[in-house]
Order: sequence, then C-alpha cells, then structure tokens
Amino acid sequence: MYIQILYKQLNIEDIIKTEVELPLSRKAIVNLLYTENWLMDKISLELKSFDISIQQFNVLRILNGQKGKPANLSTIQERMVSKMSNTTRLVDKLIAKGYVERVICKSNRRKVEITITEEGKNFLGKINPIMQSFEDRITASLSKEELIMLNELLNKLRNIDYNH
Amino acid sequence: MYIQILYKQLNIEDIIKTEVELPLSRKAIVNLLYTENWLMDKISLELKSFDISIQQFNVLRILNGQKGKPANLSTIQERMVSKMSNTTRLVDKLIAKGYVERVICKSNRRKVEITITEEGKNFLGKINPIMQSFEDRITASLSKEELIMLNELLNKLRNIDYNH
DNA sequence: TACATACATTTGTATATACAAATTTTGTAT
DNA sequence: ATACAAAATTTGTATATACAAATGTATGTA
Repeated sequence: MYIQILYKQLNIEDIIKTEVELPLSRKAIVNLLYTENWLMDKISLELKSFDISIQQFNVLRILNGQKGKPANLSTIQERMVSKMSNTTRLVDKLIAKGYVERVICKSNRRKVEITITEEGKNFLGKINPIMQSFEDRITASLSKEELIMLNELLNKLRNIDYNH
Repeated sequence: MYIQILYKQLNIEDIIKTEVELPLSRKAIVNLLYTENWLMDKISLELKSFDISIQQFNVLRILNGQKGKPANLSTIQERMVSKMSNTTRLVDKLIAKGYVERVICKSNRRKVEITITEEGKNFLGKINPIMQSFEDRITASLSKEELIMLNELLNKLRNIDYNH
C-alpha cells in the first residue's frame, strides 16, 4: 500500500509556518488538531441551512440507530463522538425542535427514556443523503485503501490507553 | 510500509457501537473527530496544573516562534490551529497573566503588535519539556513510519480544497 | 426501618466561542 | 481637503461548554 502524491500538497508546516522543524510527534498532533478543525468548519457549513448543530445531529443519529429502543442520557453520552458535559440541555434543544421525546423510565425513575420522533426521523431522512454525499466529497482525495489506513492509524494511536 | 497490529485494538465501531456498518467515508470522519476529542482531553489534563488553556498555550508558542519580531492579531489567527473568532480576548487573558504585551503599531495604527514577555518565555521554558515528553508518550503506539504516514494522509485529506 | 452510599440527571454559574455590529484608521479617488 | 470604501481590531450579545453542586431515586446493610 502506497500513498501517491500526484499534486502539490499544502502540508501542516506550510500552514502553521513554524520557523524550526517540529518533532514528528508534535507535527502529527498539530496536524490532527488542525485537520479536525478544518473538517468541523466544513461540516458546520453543510449543516447550517438545516438549523442544527453537529452535536445535535450526532445525538439524533444515535437515537435513530436505536431502532425504536429508547436510550437514556448516559447511553447517549457514551456513544457521542465528543462528550460534552451537558447532554440534558442538548436533548432539550432537540425536544424544542420536536425531533425527540423524553419520558421518565418506569422501572428506574432516576433514568429518562429518550426516543426520536417521527418528525425527527423525517428530518434525518432528508438530511442523511445530503450528508452522505458531503462525506464522500470531503474524503474524495483519499483512496479506499488510504481511508482504511487512516482509520487503522487513528485506532492504533488511541491504543496507548490500553497498551501503555 | 505496513501497519502491524500486534494486540487487540479498540476501533471506532466498538466505541460508537453502531448497529449497521458505517460507510468508509463516514467511519474515517467519525474516527477523526473522536480521536481529536480524545487527544484534546489528554492535552487539557496535561496543561491543567499550569493554569493555561490549549488555545492560550498555542498562541504563546506562536509568539515565541516569532523570535522577537512582534505579531499582529491577523498573523496569530492565521497560524492558530483552531481559529476562534476572538483572538482579542484570548490575548487579553495572556496579558492578564503577564505572558504577553500589546502595543499599538507605529506604522499602521489599526494594527497591534503583540510580543511574548520574559515571564512568558520562562513559563514556556518550564512547560515545553513536559509537553515534549507528553507528546512522545501519547504518540508512542505509532512507529516513526506510521507517524509520517498519518501526517501525509491528513495533508492529503485536506487537499480536497485545492484539488476539488 | 433507618441510614449511608451510589447513581442518573438536572441546575447554577463562570468562562469560552460564534457571529454581527461598531470603532478606528488607512488608502484612494474626486 | 472631502468623501468613501476597505482593513484591523474591538465590543456586544446570544449560545455553548465545563465544572461543581443540588436533586431525586435506588440499593445495600445493620
């Protein structure tokens, strides 16, 4: 598996314009942080016309993935890509938009059961193909093999936790 | 160049526990967002005892990289890893801590000249070796070749902008 | 039963961020 | 000079987020 570079690349050193050569570890870290920001900007722009934030969209997709089965707050938090501390208020926003419902759990009244509404499903149905197309476009500069490799490298990077 | 997987990996599907297999493009995007959050959590924790945020630390390093030459706000913004809209207030915080100075530019009074102070340099001198060691540890699960490959893949991913 | 403890969520509050509007200065054409 | 548009930064404001404390509920145990 090779990475072919067919055109001039704007690499991270050119962007942050550092005078001295960065150590490889820092370069990779800065590049990851920078690229995530770049990506978030693109996603926000794409979602802007739908009046929903990335976080809200993410939660909606988690609930949709539950296939009818309600989720409680801690389940949502576990599965969220970025764990913000206040899932309660995030869900509040989705309720205000009519996309989700919240009821107190009968078996354990400390818990709440959160489900996506029909309106929420319709909304996702509209937005999903648009996001799918966006995701394909934004990753188009990488081949299938390169995307797989990127996934593996990111997985492996995080394994420091379990490998230390 | 191969990626060798020598131990059980916690990959992104296991983490977000999606019922259906994600398209490769979405998997890579989610993985990138997730990994960046994971990394930010680690960095924040590392910086916590120094009472400085990642953004402030980043600006301080940019100013230090100027080697005496003052920087104005737009230069800082360009080089910042994550472009928050309010560099003014970020610089305010660093001034309050005594780490940077701000003077109005003589030649163009719309501009401000921002420089790192001696105190700021001392602070960086203390914190830099600690961060260097942290960065080495956090990337330790990837080999030199893998780190280079990760850098190249991230650079190439962002090239969608110039390649469209 | 009574009590301590842990759990799940909510609320309060301080700070951070995004975005738009305002301010000040500069450059340029009339 | 005067007017006008653009540039660089600052300020105002609404929303988002982090963190701690509070609330209400369940569980274990003496």
